[in-house]
Amino acid sequence: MTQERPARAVGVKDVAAAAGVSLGTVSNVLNRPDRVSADTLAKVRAAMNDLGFVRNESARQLRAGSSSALAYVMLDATNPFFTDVAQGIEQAAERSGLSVFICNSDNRPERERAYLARLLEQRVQGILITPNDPDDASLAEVVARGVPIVIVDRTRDVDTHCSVAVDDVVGGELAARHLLELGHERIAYIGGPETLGQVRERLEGARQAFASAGVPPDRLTALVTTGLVVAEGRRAGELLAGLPLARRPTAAFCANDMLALGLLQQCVTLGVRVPEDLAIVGYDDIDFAAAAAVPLTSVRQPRRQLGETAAELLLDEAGNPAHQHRQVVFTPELVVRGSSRRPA
Amino acid sequence: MTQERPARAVGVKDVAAAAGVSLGTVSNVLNRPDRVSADTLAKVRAAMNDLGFVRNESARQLRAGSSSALAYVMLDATNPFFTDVAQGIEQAAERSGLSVFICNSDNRPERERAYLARLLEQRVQGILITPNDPDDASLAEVVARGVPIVIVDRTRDVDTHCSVAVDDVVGGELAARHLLELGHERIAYIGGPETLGQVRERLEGARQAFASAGVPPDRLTALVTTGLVVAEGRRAGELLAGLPLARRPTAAFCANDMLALGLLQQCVTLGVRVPEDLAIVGYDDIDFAAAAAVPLTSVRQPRRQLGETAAELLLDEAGNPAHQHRQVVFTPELVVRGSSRRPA
DNA sequence: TCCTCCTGTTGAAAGGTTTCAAAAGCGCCG
DNA sequence: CGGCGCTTTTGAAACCTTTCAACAGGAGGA
Repeated sequence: MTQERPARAVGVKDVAAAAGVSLGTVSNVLNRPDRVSADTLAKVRAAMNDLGFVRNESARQLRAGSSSALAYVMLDATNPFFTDVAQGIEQAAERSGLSVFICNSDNRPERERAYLARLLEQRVQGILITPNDPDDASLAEVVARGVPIVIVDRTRDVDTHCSVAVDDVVGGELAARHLLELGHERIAYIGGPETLGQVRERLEGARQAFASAGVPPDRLTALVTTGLVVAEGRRAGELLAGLPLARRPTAAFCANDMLALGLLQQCVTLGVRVPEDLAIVGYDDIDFAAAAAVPLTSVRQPRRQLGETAAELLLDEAGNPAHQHRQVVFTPELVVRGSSRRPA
Repeated sequence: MTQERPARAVGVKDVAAAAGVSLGTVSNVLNRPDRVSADTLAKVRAAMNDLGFVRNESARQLRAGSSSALAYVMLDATNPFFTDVAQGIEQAAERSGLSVFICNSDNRPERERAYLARLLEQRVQGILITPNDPDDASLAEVVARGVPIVIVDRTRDVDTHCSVAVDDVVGGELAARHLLELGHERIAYIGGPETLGQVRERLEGARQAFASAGVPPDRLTALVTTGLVVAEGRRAGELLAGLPLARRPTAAFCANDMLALGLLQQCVTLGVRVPEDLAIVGYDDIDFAAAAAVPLTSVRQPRRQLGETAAELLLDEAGNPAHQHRQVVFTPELVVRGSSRRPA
């Protein structure tokens, strides 16, 4: 029912004129419809429809100050783990009537910084982020500018912001203990770069499992990759397959499922049998892990809940003056599947 | 180096005062730095840093009219196909200095409409969308409001907007012909709901392959699912496995890889051998297809290029007054892997 | 020396909405 | 019938930036 087209940009002013009321009343219809009489409400709404009025969000925001949007800057959009986290965030935000800008830093710190700058200009209510480096100065600067931030999937013992994470040390321990209990003696840890907290902590957990099982730490070999992606997993597979059998690890623990899937794929290609020749444990338990060449044993994290909790913390910080910063840590869980069944 | 904190909201005015220049000059520093003398430039930039000035995007947009952002409303963020398309879009947008709002309609028309409304309020430069239903009236309304729109991954013979798609009929034909050539006689087509253009067209292609091979069309059974997700693939697997062997299809062509992966997974679970008992062909060739239980034969679409082209068309429409609407159609390609190798 | 041209800079106006104090309208009680 | 309290409506100010016509000042040409 939108007839008027020629006159570019219909504003509240035009609506007010058409409905025969004042600017303020139109604004009330938009923002506090309960304070407007039924008659006027109908009249104004009709005028809006006729004219094809669309509220100008920039002007609203400029005057009102607030933006009714928050943002999630994710690390890697191709990793289903993060898209699941994003879904959790969206769900929580939707409940509060906020929209979410999804940004993908694609593992590049400069893109991350560019997005943060843009989001500040945008005056978002707050920012959820899985940062490349949680110690980066640009994060502190955001907080200093008064925009709440919540770190997703990393912990830091600071009191300038909240964080939500899963205990990676426990996760690493779970995975390594599982492999040790299966009787594996030489285990490879595959992950990198070492600058990533996840990578370090999961390794640390694995080391602890070795220690408490009384296995010499040098039985755990760390294989450093340049990223947590499928291609790097394949590369690791090539490398492992090339080792003489006597020195080749009998099991691999990968820092995430993307790596594990790549490794698995390469093993299948090169004729390395899984789990007979090489047991594999991944991390994240993404949906594709269960559908893999050999269903993947993995460490499951509560992905959606991670996102939901993060969003709730942010909303609390934005709305509740008595807000206290919290570091929420979830506990991961081992899901055993075919890729690490006991060799017959 | 941001010392000033107490005084909420530093504006151009404050910067101008601190630098001892006028408002207009500060604005020039921001928008046309080449017209400002080096001295002044340095002075103003220093003041900005000192004061921790962040340009207010709402005000900029309000005055300037344009928004320097476009949006992609995607159908399903958990499907890697769409995240790859999104990456292509981001790449093209980045080249033009625009940012992209990624929105996920999650297959729900009402969410799609809500996002469209919000994006109109946001005055984005244009909208890229993979719609639930390309004929939905809300799309036409967006166009009527003067916001350019590009349909991604669907075609329509209309001249109100551009579209970018891959020829689904050809894709379906490729897949079915491949299976027929392998000697399969009874083939199941798995996909749904039928309201999706992709689902219908890929089936249509399969039918054409049957026709040109002279195989009776009733050898092709369509199995309708409620969505293109992994869980539905599993359900289909259960169903197929339950059929008496004499009536069970020897091959399945799935409308996308998510379905195919679910189907494959269920087959493995239920002891149906792939490809011996059931050959499987998927669609999209997502990265995980190659890493599946049995590497998946799939129809590959140029995902990133799809996104890039779509973004370019949109930018052309937004910037070029001589713009002509175009319907770009790419041709898909069959990638043969283990899930459909000839039974020995 | 005067005038023109060019580069840099200025300041007021504009953009569409929300806010808020104040006015108007209305029913009801005394 | 006057006055009070309540609901509803009003209109001007404010939000922060960009734009643009006009202006200042200096270099160069006549």
